[in-house]
Amino acid sequence: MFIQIDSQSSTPVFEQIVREIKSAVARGACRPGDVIPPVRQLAKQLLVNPNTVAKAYRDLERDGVLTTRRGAGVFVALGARKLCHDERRRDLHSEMARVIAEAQRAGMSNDEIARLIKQLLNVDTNELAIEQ
Amino acid sequence: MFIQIDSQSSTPVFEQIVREIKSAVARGACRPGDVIPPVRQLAKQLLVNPNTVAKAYRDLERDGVLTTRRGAGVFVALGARKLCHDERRRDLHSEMARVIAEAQRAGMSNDEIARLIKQLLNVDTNELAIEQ
Amino acid sequence: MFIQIDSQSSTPVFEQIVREIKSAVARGACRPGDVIPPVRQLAKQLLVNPNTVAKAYRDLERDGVLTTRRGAGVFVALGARKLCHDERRRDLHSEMARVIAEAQRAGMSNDEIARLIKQLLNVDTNELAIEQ
Amino acid sequence: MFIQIDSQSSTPVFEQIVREIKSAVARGACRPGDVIPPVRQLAKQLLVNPNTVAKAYRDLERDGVLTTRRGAGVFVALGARKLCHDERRRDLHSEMARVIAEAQRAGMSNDEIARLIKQLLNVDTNELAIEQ
DNA sequence: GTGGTCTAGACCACG
DNA sequence: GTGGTCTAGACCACC
Repeated sequence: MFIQIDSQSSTPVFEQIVREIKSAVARGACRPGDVIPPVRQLAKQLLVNPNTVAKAYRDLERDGVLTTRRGAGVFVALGARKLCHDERRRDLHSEMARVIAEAQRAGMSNDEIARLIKQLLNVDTNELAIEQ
Repeated sequence: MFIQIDSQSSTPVFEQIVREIKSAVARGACRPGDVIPPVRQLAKQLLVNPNTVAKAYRDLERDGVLTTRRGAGVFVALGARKLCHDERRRDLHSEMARVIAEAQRAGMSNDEIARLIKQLLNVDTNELAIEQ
Repeated sequence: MFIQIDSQSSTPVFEQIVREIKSAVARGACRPGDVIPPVRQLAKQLLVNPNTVAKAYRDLERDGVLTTRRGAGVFVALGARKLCHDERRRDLHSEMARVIAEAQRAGMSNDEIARLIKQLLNVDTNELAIEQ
Repeated sequence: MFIQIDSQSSTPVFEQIVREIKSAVARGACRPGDVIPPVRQLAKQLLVNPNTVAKAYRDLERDGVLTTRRGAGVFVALGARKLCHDERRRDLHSEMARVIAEAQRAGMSNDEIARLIKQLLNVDTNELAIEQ
């Protein structure tokens, strides 16, 4: 379970944890039925207050991503995979729409936007290639 | 000077004011040397406490967008246009890069991303066409 | 953290706090990573409204001297030492240049200025010697 | 009567006017008995509110630098030359002492300070030479 | 009239 | 507990 937290970011730590776990489930790094690290252990690992991790787990349970079995631990819920996958698609879609609308409002033509995106796609691909 | 504030939004009111004014300067609605509405007047107009507007103006002054002439009022600074314009470009660029990186991390291929973007561009164009 | 505030001074209290903290960082009394007293505590200590201290901290954060970790407190930023040190040198330099330019404009020869400075250096040294 | 005003400066405009006139009297550019430009004329020349100039003249009259003869205008007072000259010397002296004390408090040795001053004296001399 | 500073006190999110 | 935001209202300097 590799989770990256940026304590400087303006998005709350508990929200970062929620996102990271949802992302891990969405891409199959955590499968339904898998055990999730206990609150205290993850808190220690991330150098974060246990209450923060607990709040993240609570939110994830409310969203149906995790289930707690008393005495046994916290597990990835059964329908979680599809849930997270769909949610991420939805989020991506709306975020892209928002950014594009912003660019258009700022006066960029569709051609400019397309060109910029193409450029970014290549850059990112190269960076990924280097990382491999 | 038309400024829209959403008091329900989670982003602070004073930040919304900052953004709106930067946006107005970036698109040329306010030109360097122009007077900005006095703190109390804008506060009354937005149904907001004067201190909140003052905080926004203070931030804008620190960013070099506004300059205050004591007793006379607040004015758009000389280099403000370029400043705001560049900042907006930079923000747009980094936001796009972030969204694209997220999409790639989620397993979307470059082709899928490009197709989605093309689709969104058309949608937005049509919406704009309808609005006209 | 010893901070002296002169509530009679014409320079605003929050600016005095900013200066004092920058000075403490510059001379190494506060090191990067150190905790800064909480807003309310320092406010109580200085007999000042918490908002005033908060304003000072806000400015210091914008200047890169402090960083806030939500819910945890305020800390001296990593690059703060060099930042404050350099700024102080720069300020001193420009102030000296200004005073000397004024003296020359007032018709003092370089020799006169040099003699006066030498005299002042000795006076200050003696005063320091007495204090020890 | 050449007066330079910096409307951006943090020192009030009326104070800048006071200083400039005292400086002119101190260096003999205005001699006792000379007429000073009327409030409205100077205000127009400096692109400043007449009230601001009026306040400056009031302060200068209070300090014994100017005298108003009703219907005739404003004049440099008789003892003004010595007054301004002495005051400037006093100000220069105390400012130098303050700057030097600051430098010492910042940890600069007397040698360092002396070297820096020597350097600044040369720079300023050269700059003046270029301007001539 | 203008903005700047400060106080007092409230509410909220975060850890 | 921490800081962040906002309100209400006061006082001041400057123009």
